Amino acid sequence: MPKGYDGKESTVSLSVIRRMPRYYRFLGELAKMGCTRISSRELSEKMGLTASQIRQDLNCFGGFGQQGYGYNVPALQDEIGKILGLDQKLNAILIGVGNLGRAIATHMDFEARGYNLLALFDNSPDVIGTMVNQHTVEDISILDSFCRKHKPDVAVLCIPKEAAKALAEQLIELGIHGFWNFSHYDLSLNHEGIVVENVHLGDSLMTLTYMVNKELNKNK
Amino acid sequence: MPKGYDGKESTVSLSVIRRMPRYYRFLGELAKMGCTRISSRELSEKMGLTASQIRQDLNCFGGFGQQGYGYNVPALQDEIGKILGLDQKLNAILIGVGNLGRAIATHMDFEARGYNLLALFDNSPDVIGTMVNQHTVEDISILDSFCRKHKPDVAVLCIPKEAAKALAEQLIELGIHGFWNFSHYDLSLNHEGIVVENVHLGDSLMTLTYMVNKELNKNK
DNA sequence: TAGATTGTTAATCGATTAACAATC
DNA sequence: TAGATTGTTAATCGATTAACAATC
Repeated sequence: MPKGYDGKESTVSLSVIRRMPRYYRFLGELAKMGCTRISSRELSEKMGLTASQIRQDLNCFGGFGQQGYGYNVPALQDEIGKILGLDQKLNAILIGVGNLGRAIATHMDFEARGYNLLALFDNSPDVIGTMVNQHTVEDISILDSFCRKHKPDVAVLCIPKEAAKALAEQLIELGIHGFWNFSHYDLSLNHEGIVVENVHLGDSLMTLTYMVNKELNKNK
Repeated sequence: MPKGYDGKESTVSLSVIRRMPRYYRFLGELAKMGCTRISSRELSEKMGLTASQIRQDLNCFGGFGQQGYGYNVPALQDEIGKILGLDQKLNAILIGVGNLGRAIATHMDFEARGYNLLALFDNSPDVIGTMVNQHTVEDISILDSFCRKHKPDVAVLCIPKEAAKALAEQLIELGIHGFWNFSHYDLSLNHEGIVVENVHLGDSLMTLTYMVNKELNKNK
């Protein structure tokens, strides 16, 4: 029996968790190409990590392989999907339908990642009422009543950083317990059981700035 | 003298590098609020990490503080900006002006992060010639001549994953040595001196899926 | 069975934290 | 000077890698 699979006392490290979606992705690609079987060594070569790490990572959740054979590709992908909870379908709302919010609402396959995207909200009359990817953009003023009625689990925040903290507090009151935060602000709420994934695209770009400049300085 | 400041033999770990933009951001906020002086302990409380780590991180690049005093906020921010190379202004192009590309071209302050955004490219007649944030979208067919003329350093890839690998190879031939990659594909090019920052928003969202589901399972 | 490859324990490596002497 | 806080070394912790017995 996989130890800690029930998700109760299990404490799988964040480093491991963050690799799971990548495994899922690679296994999906392999499955699509008709690959049904893979060893940790083969997968490690494709993904640029060690076979040891793959086996360690997977064994945090259970023994999905078979000695002498390797791993069944579609079965393993499916297991990882279940571990991540892609089958449960959390309810999500997105707030802030500017360029980024629109891009995410349009681009991102929420379904495939364990969500039903229920609604989009904005506060600008220019945007409210317009259609974005099957959804009519709602007025932020109905947020309270909407949340009480539909009980979303997760909010995607595509709003300016000034508005982020107050809105997050409001949303927590309304029962939201997960944030995918694109506002240029570190949400780190001191509320028990609230989960935040901060996406800082600016920080990512600045990391690249450093790395490229370092390369350039090397050759001069 | 800061050791390894010349960027030659210095090998500052990626974990440290990735924290630098966040320091830069927090220091900027503090400076904006008129704060001129801060100790590692105060900063650690604001940022949610240890004072030790802050001092260790900064001392990878030099001794920017003063015993008994702490750090000068604007001066330190400035130093970190220089470390990251925000003052050098790399030339960048963006390829793929779909929703995401448009959001990034419009949203992201490239100037503030060490870039001149030179041009946007797309292959769709619907988009070519339209204006996006001061730039006319160019036809991808002129990419070669454009690159030979303007010698961009970095390409922002907002294209479907199918196109990513081939385009990246082409861009390397054209002298690009850094990629900010949003295509749903792990660019890991075996070329010497090519730097890639992969942004996988889907992976980020799936990590949140796991974390929220884990919280939900806890309380049942 | 023999060969292959896992699951798992042990060893190594790196990153974080603690401690404290140096010094402003 | 005394107090505060850095820079830096040492200790701890966690994550990755290596090794190998279990087993398909």
